[in-house]
Amino acid sequence: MSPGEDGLIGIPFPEHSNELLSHLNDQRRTGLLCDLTLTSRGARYPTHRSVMAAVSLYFRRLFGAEEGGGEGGGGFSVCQLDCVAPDALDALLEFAYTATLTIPSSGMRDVLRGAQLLGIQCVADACRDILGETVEAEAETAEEHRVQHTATENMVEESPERGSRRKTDKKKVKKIGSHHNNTSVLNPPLPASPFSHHSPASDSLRSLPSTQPPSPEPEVQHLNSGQNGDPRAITEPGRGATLNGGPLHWLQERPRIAHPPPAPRSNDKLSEDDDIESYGDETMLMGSISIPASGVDRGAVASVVGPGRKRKSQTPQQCPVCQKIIHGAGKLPRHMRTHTGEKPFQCSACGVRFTRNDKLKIHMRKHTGERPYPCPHCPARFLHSYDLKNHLSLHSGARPFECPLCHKAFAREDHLQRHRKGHSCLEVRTRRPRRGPELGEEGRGDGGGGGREQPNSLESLSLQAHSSAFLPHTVLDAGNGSGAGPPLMFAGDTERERSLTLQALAQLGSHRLAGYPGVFLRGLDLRGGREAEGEDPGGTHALAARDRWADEVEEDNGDEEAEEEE
DNA sequence: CTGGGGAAGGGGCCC
DNA sequence: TGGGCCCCTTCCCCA
Repeated sequence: MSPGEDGLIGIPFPEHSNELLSHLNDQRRTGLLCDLTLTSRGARYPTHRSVMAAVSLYFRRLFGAEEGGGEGGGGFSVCQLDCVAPDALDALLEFAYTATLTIPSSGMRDVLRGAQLLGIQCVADACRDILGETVEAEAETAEEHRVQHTATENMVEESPERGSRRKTDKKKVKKIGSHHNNTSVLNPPLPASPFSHHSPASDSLRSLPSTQPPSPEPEVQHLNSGQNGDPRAITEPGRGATLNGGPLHWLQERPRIAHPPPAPRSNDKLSEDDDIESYGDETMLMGSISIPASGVDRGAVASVVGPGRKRKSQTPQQCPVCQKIIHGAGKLPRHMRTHTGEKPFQCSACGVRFTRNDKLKIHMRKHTGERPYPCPHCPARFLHSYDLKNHLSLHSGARPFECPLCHKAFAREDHLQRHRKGHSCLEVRTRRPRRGPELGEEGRGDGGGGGREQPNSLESLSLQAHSSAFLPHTVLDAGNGSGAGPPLMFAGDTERERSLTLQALAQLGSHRLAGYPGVFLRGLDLRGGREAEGEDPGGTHALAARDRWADEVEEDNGDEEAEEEE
């Protein structure tokens, strides 16, 4: 009974999104559940606020502002959009509900203007791309040289999408439902509210587009400046979508729910191209929102997510979602599946799906009975090499991972970490001193007869080290005052002082205890525990674990200091 | 709380 | 250059 068999199984329904849209479109056509009516020069278009908010940054922000204003966002609204030509508005609505933009070429500019006004960036891009073949060509010939020499910095900000969009969006025109370069979507100003109904939000946004027809160019200019002004803002997943622009909102919600594999696949290979294609929309979206501020990161992202751009096999590559640096050629698609939840590799025997082919391969061993890792000391066989490794530690009795605090040893590092994260370690610490200064562990006999009078014995030093890790400097300095060198915790080394100090220890939370890396490490150096005795097959491991721990302590300390500075 | 099994995810190496 | 394979770490779950 493996978790994979009884755990959650993601069953994709590739047609769901299409069906959902189709039903919504039916509702729109029949007026069912429509809570928003768009008007343009007398024409009326019933629609749904949620759909418009999903597809249009303009409405998303507008409704977000309304709800933020306390109105709750409910009720029926009429939105006057005289600045958008009826045909263009109709086309945009059709797009919103069908993911397909159907427009005559003569109406392209109207649609472009409407898309820009409403913040439907993918449509705007597609229209601009089509129109731009002629328009931009003229502009580019005039400014080509100047751009090359003077706009380097700006191009760095924009080029990941812009530079490659030319050739790739030709393909994407058919996939217009996909998201896009949102270079001009980022941090746009909330459009003037065209709402005819009265609301607190609309009060502050009263100027109607119909009375102030927007000029797409100034709008874009403004938006671009917004992006350049603070590109980092959009890289922080925790920020509010309203603040950072809509695509982030989509990004955060779509991967888990709306990206089934293009077609049901079973045990098929997932090539890099498959990955890129299958992530197509998201990849573009991810790329569009995740332009890091640093030049290095920009380069990494540009190599990864430029829409349609053949990804340069640069390693490391930065994940546009979590910003994590992924090392290794071809590893980014693999990593991306951790965000999308896509599991293209399905077990033909039990149907369990996996994100990776190699995991499926290992899984198949359960069905074939193959256990390629036999224990040389017993009949046990294992599925994984690391299982055998763990198992061998049982035979050898080796417990190379020792808690530096309580000296409890573990065969596995993760068990040590679990031990550290729990409270058991602290409890052991608090109990130990009660056993008296000799503190000789079972069978140690190191204390002999003179443990009590020999504060420099191994155990005594160990206790000092143990305790010194968790004591505030004031307590430590009470011993020697200077704080230089290994701290002498207990100036008089009396039983009472130990007890009091360790009682204080017990009252410190673990996060507080981590704030004294210096003395902690010095304490470790004094440690004379099991590591110094007998076999230590994992001595290097223990040291490595200690180093890692030290790093963590330092990090914790940094956090602590940061908090205190606040 | 600990020991053990298993899965997920990342990185290295090789082809 | 990318995929396959392997190893490793970390986490979760169960007994």
